[in-house]
Formats: sequence, C-alpha cells, structure tokens
Amino acid sequence: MAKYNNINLAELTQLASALSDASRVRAFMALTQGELCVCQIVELLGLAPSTVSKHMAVLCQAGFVQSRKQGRWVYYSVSPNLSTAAICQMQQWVTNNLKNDGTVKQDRKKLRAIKKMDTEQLCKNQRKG
Amino acid sequence: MAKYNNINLAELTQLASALSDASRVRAFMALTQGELCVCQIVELLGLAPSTVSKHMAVLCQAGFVQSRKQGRWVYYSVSPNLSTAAICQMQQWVTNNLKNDGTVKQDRKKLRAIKKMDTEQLCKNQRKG
DNA sequence: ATTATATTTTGCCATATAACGAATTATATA
DNA sequence: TATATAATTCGTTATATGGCAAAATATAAT
Repeated sequence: MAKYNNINLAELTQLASALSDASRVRAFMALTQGELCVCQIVELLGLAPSTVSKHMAVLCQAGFVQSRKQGRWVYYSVSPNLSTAAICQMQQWVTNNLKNDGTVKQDRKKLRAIKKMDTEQLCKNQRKG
Repeated sequence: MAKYNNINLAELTQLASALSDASRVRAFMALTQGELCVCQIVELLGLAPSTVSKHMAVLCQAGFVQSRKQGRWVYYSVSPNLSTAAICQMQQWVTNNLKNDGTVKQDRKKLRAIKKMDTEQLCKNQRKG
C-alpha cells in the first residue's frame, strides 16, 4: 500500500536534527544489524549511559527507532514505520549512503564482538571501568 | 548515468545539520521555484541580511545550493548536483515531503509578490525599515 | 576618485545541545 | 522486605548555533 502521510516543516527539521549528530547516526546504523540494549550501544560508542539514553530518546521521538522493555533491559530497534513515508525514505537514505563508511564498518566489526559477550558481564564491566 | 559517489559519516551529518533549521529549509524550498538574490530571501524570511548570508553559506557548503555573483547582487539557486547522489536524494526528499506544507505554500505566495517587485526598490526599502 | 550599496564577515548575546556524574526510577534477585 | 542494577532524569558545564548590529568587502554609479 502506498504511504501518503505528509510531514510539515517542523517534523522535517526534527528528522534532520536527529541525524545531525554522528553518535546518533552510528547508533542507528548499528540497529540496522538487529536490536540492541542500551549497555551494548554504550559499549559501542564509548559514551556515558545517560548520554546514550538521551540520544536514543531523540531517535525515538523522531520516529527512526523504537524501544521495548524486557525486565531491567531496554532494547532499541529500527522502527518499521508503517505510516510515515518520509521516515522510511530517510532510513533508507542513511543506510544506503553509509553502507561503506569507514566508521560504520569498524562499528559493525566491534558490534559482532559485543554481541558475542554475555550482556550481564558487559554491564558489570561498565560499572567498574 | 548512475551516481556512485559515496559520502562518509561527517558529510552525512553535515547534510542533516544544514536541513535542521526551518529558515534554511524554507530558503531551499524557495529556490526550487527559481534563483533568488539575497535581498529577496531576506524579504521572504524577515531576517537580517547577515543572518541570511550565514544560512546560505551553510546550504552552499553542504552542497544543496550554489551561488553566482552578478554585479553587487549574489544569486542563489538549487545546485544541479551532477556528482553526489546523497545530495540529490535529499533535495528530492525535502521537495517532495514539503510540497504541501502550510508555511511553504505561504512562502510561495509571498515569493510571487517579491519577484514582481523591482529589486533595486526592494533593497532600498530594506535599508530604511 | 569619491560615494553609494549589496553582501559578507566579525563581534556579541541568548539559547540549544552534548557531555558527564549524581540522583531517581523500575525491575529483578537475595 | 531489602538490596542490586539497567536505564532514565536531573543538574551542571562547555561548546555550538541563531540572531542582530556594526565593520569590512566588492562592485556600481556619480
């Protein structure tokens, strides 16, 4: 079915703003490889949990990602966007254009390692260091 | 011919940043109707010339628009982007998604009036008021 | 040459944003 | 029930950004 929802100027600048920060774009690109919990994104980006949390909130509010809570963990994933064409198009644009970016490639590699780790252990290590 | 130039993370966030401000997006949308000199954009947006100049520099540096100087006037226009696919795609995305935006519609109307005015007279009025 | 003027650059101010650590919240475990 | 903990919110700081006015630049007109 065709997507017909229009966005307005404010919504467009909100979408653009969400993608105006490298850490947020990296987080989004990481999620295109599958859902991640906050501590995994923290590990990937090397930022404080509070900072990552705020970044994810921005991506969520823009509509690029969604979250689900399971126990103490919150998992983020790329939103399916059944309604808004503009968001789908931007998701595609980011994904396609950064497919071969150096940082994104490195992140993918690091991400594979992170996913192999036990999440409990990952969090424990983050508390210490 | 297919466009194959890739962009990196920094370039992508630069493009997004350029579109993260409503005044800049309005200026860009105005230029999709044809080239404009600075004073015409000043008239449309109701901002100081220095502010508009800075906005246009940001759009230029990102690659969304280009400028040509003719005498004392500088004309801005949507860049043809023969090289970078990412920029073309974003130009299309903005144009398509804001086609029916309220502010953009108002701007188009105001723009038709501005284009009918004598540019010399327009500048003269701006110096006064 | 001198003056006028369209645009840009510079300097400044107010606000927005990214970062962190500390405090808070919500959930699981002992 | 009390404790531990993953994530968020809050408070603070440093930097970035948008806005204007004034100064500087470049070009046209006198």
